[in-house]
Amino acid sequence: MNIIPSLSIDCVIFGFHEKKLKVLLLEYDKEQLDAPVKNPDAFAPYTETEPDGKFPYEKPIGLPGGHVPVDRSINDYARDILETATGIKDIYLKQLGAFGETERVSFLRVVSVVYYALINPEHYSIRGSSLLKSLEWYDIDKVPELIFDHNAMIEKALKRLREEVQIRPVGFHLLPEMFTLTQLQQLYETVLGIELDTRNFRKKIQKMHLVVDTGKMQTGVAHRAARLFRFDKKVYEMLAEQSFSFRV
Amino acid sequence: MNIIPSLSIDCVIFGFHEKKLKVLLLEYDKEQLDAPVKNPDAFAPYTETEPDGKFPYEKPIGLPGGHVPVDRSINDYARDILETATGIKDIYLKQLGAFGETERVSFLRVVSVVYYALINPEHYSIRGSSLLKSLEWYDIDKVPELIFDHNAMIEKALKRLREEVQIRPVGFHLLPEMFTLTQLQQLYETVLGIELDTRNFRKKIQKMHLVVDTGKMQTGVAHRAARLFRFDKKVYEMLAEQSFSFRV
DNA sequence: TCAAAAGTGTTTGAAATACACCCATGT
DNA sequence: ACATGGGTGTATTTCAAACACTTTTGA
Repeated sequence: MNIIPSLSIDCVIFGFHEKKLKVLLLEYDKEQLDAPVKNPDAFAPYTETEPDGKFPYEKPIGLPGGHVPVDRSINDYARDILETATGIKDIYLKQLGAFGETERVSFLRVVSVVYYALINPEHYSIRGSSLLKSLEWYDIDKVPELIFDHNAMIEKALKRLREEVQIRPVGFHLLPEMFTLTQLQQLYETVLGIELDTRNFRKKIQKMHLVVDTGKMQTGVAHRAARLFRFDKKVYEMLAEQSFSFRV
Repeated sequence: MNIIPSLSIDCVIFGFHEKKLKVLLLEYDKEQLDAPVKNPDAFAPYTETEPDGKFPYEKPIGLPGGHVPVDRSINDYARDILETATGIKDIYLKQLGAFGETERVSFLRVVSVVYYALINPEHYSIRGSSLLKSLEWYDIDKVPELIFDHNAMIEKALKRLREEVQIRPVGFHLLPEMFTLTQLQQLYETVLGIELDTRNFRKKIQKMHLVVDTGKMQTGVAHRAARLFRFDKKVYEMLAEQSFSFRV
């Protein structure tokens, strides 16, 4: 199976844990660089090398990504990468855009189509498939210098997430199945970088009919247990399509 | 100069004229299909052919586009296409996203990065550079069947424009230098497909300080002449960066 | 009993909506 | 003089913002 040499996919995978927005990064190593040659059907991280065969980074950390096989659509392949990196399916995934500066990869002309994904912290401890051992969550504001233009990709994805979260109720994808209203509020506070008034926030959320009380309560916390909510899939799907104002 | 065979650019160019949203389309013809071979530095419309060298459409109408030269960034090349198609510079241009279904072009695997542009109807009658004779404005709701997945591209661009227009004050790019408030209102009514109350619309617009009275008046109209406004570049630039709510 | 977070209502000001008539211009 | 769109204000309702104390739980 062949890949398209001038086209790659990268995925910005967001998570939310302990009031922090996180991004999943991969430390590439020399063995992995040969992977697509040995196992062309497998997930293929960046494989371009300098003419002398060396990878031009000391400690190459970057977004999970790979070159697009000729027989995979870019959307499908982005999902493949995501599944390989996280080991889970049914992830919220959206295209961010194409990055195509001529020198973005120093030794090869390659355009990268970037996706961003929102994942649920129930899967926080996943470590990806066996192919990818060195996956790690990084605080969004502690991302190190990455390969190529991956820092710019994350910045743009974050900017988009901030916009998206105000237009569509996508924030829920970053929360577990059942969550407290405080968690939801903290999510918005973190993503938007603002503080919200608890009472006003709750009023607004309740009025949207987007969350329903599960009847269950938090357990094992050293303070009053909070109600657990889940979001209403039907209302969500209605609201998710038609862009709507989600000003919190 | 070489092109990247698996990567093309297409531009959805929007215009606004007589209360109608328009899109600029190109009828490709057999001679143009050879153009990049004869003149590789020139604007290169679609050049893929079936194995027998024929183009698989009877009357191939589509978006202006071309294959990316290896030494041009995708953003720069989108701008090249736009300038070739319209003959004007300084156009509002934004990336929409990449289209990458495996079969989107039946005879070749090619991923297209799509841009959308908003142009000012003062340039409405431009007919592009001499290379492109058969450019034509189409009503957005009278677009014929186009080559490849270009209809889907236009649909997606329109959806994005509708969102954009509510978040950023981009609508102004579709108006001439000086415009009446009625024109501005009609623009929003057309793009969003809704009716707006004149008095409320004017109140809201004025309060944004985005338009300033030029002191000039309409002439030659068979009714009371309207004031002409232009939009305030400084305020515009402030508002354009930070996404803001532009609910009209 | 203390610490830590959950949970809850009311008041005030701002913005959104609904709505109808006179004005200026060209034909 | 008439047809066509330009231009304006007020009253009502809805939404956003500000703000403080009591409750529950585990340690």
